[in-house]
Amino acid sequence: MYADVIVDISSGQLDKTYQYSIPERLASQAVVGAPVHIPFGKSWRKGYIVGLSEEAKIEVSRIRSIAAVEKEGKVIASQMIELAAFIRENFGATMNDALHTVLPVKRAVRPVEKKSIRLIADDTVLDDAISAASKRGYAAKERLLCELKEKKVLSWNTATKELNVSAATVRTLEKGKILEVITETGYRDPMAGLLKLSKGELAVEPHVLNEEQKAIRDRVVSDWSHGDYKTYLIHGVTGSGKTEVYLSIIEEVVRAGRQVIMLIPEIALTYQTVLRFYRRFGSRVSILNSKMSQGERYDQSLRAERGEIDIMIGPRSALFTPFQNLGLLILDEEHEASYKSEMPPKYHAREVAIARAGLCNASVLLGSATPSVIAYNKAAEGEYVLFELNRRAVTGAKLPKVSVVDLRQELAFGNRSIFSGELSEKIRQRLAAKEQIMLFLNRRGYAGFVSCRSCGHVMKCPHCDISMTEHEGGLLVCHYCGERQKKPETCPSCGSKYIAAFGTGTQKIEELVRRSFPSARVLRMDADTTRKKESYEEILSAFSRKEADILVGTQMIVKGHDFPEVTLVGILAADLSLNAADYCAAERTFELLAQAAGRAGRGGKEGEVVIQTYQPEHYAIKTAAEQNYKGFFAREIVYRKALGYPPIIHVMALLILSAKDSAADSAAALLAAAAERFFSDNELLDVVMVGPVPAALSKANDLFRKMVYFKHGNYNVLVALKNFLEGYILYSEQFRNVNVQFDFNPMGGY
DNA sequence: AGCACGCCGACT
DNA sequence: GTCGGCGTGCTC
Repeated sequence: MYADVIVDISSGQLDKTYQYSIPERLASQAVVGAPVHIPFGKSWRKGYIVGLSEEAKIEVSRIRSIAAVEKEGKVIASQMIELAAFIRENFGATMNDALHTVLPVKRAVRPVEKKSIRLIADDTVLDDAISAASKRGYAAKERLLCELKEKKVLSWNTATKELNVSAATVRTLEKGKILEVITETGYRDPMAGLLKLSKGELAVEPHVLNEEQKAIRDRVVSDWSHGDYKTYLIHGVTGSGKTEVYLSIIEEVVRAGRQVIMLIPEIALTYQTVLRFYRRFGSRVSILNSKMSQGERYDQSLRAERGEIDIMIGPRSALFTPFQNLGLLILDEEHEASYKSEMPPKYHAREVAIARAGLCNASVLLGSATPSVIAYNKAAEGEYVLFELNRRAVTGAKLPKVSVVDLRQELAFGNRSIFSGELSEKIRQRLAAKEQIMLFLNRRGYAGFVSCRSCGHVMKCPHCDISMTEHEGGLLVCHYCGERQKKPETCPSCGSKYIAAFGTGTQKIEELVRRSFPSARVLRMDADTTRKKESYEEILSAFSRKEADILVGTQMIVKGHDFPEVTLVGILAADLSLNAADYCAAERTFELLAQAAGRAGRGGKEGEVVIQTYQPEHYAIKTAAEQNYKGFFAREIVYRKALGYPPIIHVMALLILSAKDSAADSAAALLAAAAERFFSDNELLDVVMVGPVPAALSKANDLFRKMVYFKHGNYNVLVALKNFLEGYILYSEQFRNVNVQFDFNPMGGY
């Protein structure tokens, strides 16, 4: 018997299987998915068994044998290996990278130990010991014994920290058979931190579905229980109660003994969301997120594998939770860009979720108030089942009233401030009425770029071809690589002292709000104020407890949060995202505006939204103001069709990275030429190639970036081209110091 | 000649 | 990823 092994080295040249013989003693452990220890060349390596075969593919004498099956490593379920192969094929990566993506955690971590001390001696022995200790002046011993007499059991921490007793003292008493030390291994519990905030909030809320919601649940559950596993898209206006629908469907799936993965954008994984699930499903729910330690993550996947939990909530990576009997996958806020991986393999969680569902007979539920154009188009074409939720779930809650302010006119009237007359007036009204306000600006930092008014020099990051953003205290920050420097007093190029920042960021808005509305209590939420593990929670819960009147923030404040007291949402500059140079700009703008607007009036009180823009006539802004998704989709799909963009035409982007500009250029040119040859050899004359061109961000982290784009209506043609180019890169010598990454249907610009 | 260094290729 | 082989070029 031979094992096909992928060596754990992420290099294109090693992206193939190697055959190893399986020694008799390892026959039972050497299963598909097992991590193995193997001799490779002159060194020892880790690898994964991805297949087994009877016959040798090379000379038998050259085959070496597996030294050991790694005890600590986890066997990757063979389904997960299939999923890795799917990712490798459809999104472009080495098999090793794909395996690392589906792997639950990299390595086993020592389980947490909870030590406690228990009294075992009876009262007479104990009293003797206490008086003996007291007589000899053993203060620590006496403290511990007295405490034990009262409590019988103490946690290790109270004993050693609070009572200040050393481990040596405890050990003597243990030897004297007065007490025993108990060691329990437990799990790290990521819910504990969140839930201790929630005293008294665990009351079960009534969950009644309205007619629209019930119809969806009944259809999905009925299909599901008949073994008809499909993909569904729920398009529900903001506040229409999609989560309640998910919960009711999850209940049925869990009742049938199967498990559920619920994906959410990282940003929406809040205490509120978790609490809602916890109320319904108790400790059978767990969460994963990027701020958890490796140990916490390992424990959660272990619990999932052992069937100790039914529901896993988390961002993209939770997709790979090793449930044994997965029955349902949910992608909430399906349109979110965070479902697309930014690192190779640049996979989309929607497609991988559907692939995983196919492997284990599960249904997929996609939900959004503003579905991605790709998903909505698939639903319109019948590939997904489409549901619509048109009403807000809270009785009396209506969609907000939206007004669009033309900033060009404000300027004409001499208002040069960031707040239009209408917005200032409404802020004042809401403050007077003691209601809450959210102000949204899609740019963090204090100001925008910094440039010299005399020579035009722009302060750029030394590692990236991007202008630096001014932050508080005259600090310049590169939002790409995080480089920081002090803002210069004079222009480094011409020496002029007229160097200043243009534009406005959230930090400056916060300052301006405080100045214009001195009575208001203001909170700010952006990447700069949410660095710490718990800071999202702190800001959001402070706001929901009404400890502030105004929340200023970047896009992270508009995503999925539910603040019933917010009655005014101000979008300060709707154009910022509209002018990005990629085909998703209008879609992203619509999304942001519609989602931001959706934050207003979620409780009983009516909400209002003010959108400030320089392009009030743009269809993305107009339809967002009307909360008219279908109107937007109808316009956008025409544009995509006319210009040949997804979902009508598929795009494969090649990102070529190198420390040397010339090496990147020549590699890009070679790839373009190779692709042309591939087209003519295969009579594929309808593939459109754009480039090579320098990327919009032409240098980042000291690497030069070039792009080549390919467009075709058939995804598989692009996959075939990818496979060809992967082979070409491998065999051509010009790619030694060049990194080539594939990205199918990219969601943003480069 | 002897050695340091860098590039290349092989690894089952 | 890592090691050894081999060619280049510098030094004694």
